[in-house]
Amino acid sequence: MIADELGLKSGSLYSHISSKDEVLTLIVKTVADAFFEAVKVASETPGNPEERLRAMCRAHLEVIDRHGLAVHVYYEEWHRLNKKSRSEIAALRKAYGDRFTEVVKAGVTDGTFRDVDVPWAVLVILSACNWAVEWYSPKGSRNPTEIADGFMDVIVAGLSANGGRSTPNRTKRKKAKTTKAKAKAPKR
Amino acid sequence: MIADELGLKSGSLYSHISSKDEVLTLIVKTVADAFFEAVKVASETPGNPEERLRAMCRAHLEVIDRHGLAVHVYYEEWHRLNKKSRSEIAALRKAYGDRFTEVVKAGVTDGTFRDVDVPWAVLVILSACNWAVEWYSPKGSRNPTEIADGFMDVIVAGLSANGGRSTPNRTKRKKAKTTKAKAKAPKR
DNA sequence: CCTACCGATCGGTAGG
DNA sequence: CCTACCGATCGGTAGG
Repeated sequence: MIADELGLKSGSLYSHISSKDEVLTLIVKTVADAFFEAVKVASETPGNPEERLRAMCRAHLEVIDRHGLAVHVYYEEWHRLNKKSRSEIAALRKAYGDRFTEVVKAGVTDGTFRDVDVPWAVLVILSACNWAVEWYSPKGSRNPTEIADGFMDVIVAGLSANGGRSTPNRTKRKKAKTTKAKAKAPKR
Repeated sequence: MIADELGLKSGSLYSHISSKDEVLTLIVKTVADAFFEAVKVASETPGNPEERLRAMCRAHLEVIDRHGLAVHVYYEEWHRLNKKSRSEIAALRKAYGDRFTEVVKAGVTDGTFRDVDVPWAVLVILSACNWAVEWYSPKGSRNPTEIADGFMDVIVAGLSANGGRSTPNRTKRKKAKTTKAKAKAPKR
């Protein structure tokens, strides 16, 4: 397919690349870098934690918007890379999540956010951002900014009519938590 | 691989199946049905909308827990089915989302939830549930109930320390929304 | 359920 | 960058 698109015979590709694997690795690393850099920049913009989270979410969606098919390759194929490349990607993904964790923590510290469970909050935000790859299209009716705000409006304010503090069944449920309760947060 | 696992020669598989595609279709449809049925049952359990949402989220995670590899096949391959099968799956996915929409709407109506933007709220919940397939393991430290509650604790209460009502930058941002503002909600 | 085989495609190479 | 080729694998079939 690539050769066709370039107007070459398939064998001729190998005067430009050394293996198919090399190309896959390049695509995945490029996208992983793009995600990390975009979110890093966004996390350093001025503003309160909520505004910074919105900017990070928007940055994530802009990468999806701009990198098109390569983003799908990233999500579907990264776990098929060789061990060394895979651990490089894993490190980037961790650093990526850490940026979100820092900002949520900053919000809890400065009182913008309530005393939320930070790992779960980060996971919910990242899930919304990551899942977008499954349905987002540049031709869709909403741009990255609108989507980021749609997500964050829900996540910041929550569903509850009373701010989520003192829901009747809340304490009851908490007591039922015994097994595996002190669980560590998942990476993504 | 399948033949090896069964102790057969690969050609012998074709006395049991008619094509590879048939098997793929069967796997995808089985999982799609499992998701729909599990969430349907959960959505019909007694309780207030918040409790029902928790039950639906838990049901989703239990399907991921029990169907293992088949769930990954479902997520990665469903869009490669033929047109007819694909539209069957699309219908199930829509019905699946509609269940969540109904329950969130019920919560807004009965006053449990604030006047949240329902499509965005549903998308955030479904994103968390769906993305779980990327990191969940039955060997992990948290079971489906704990995960569902982890998600829902965040989404119900939100991040904001003041319930998300009257954040200073909120009205400012709303005014900036002009292009594509009356967008329809994405399916997933 | 096996043996034996099919055409197609895959990633890749030699030699020009 | 092409021609011409490699061995391996794929989904699948005939005939027993």
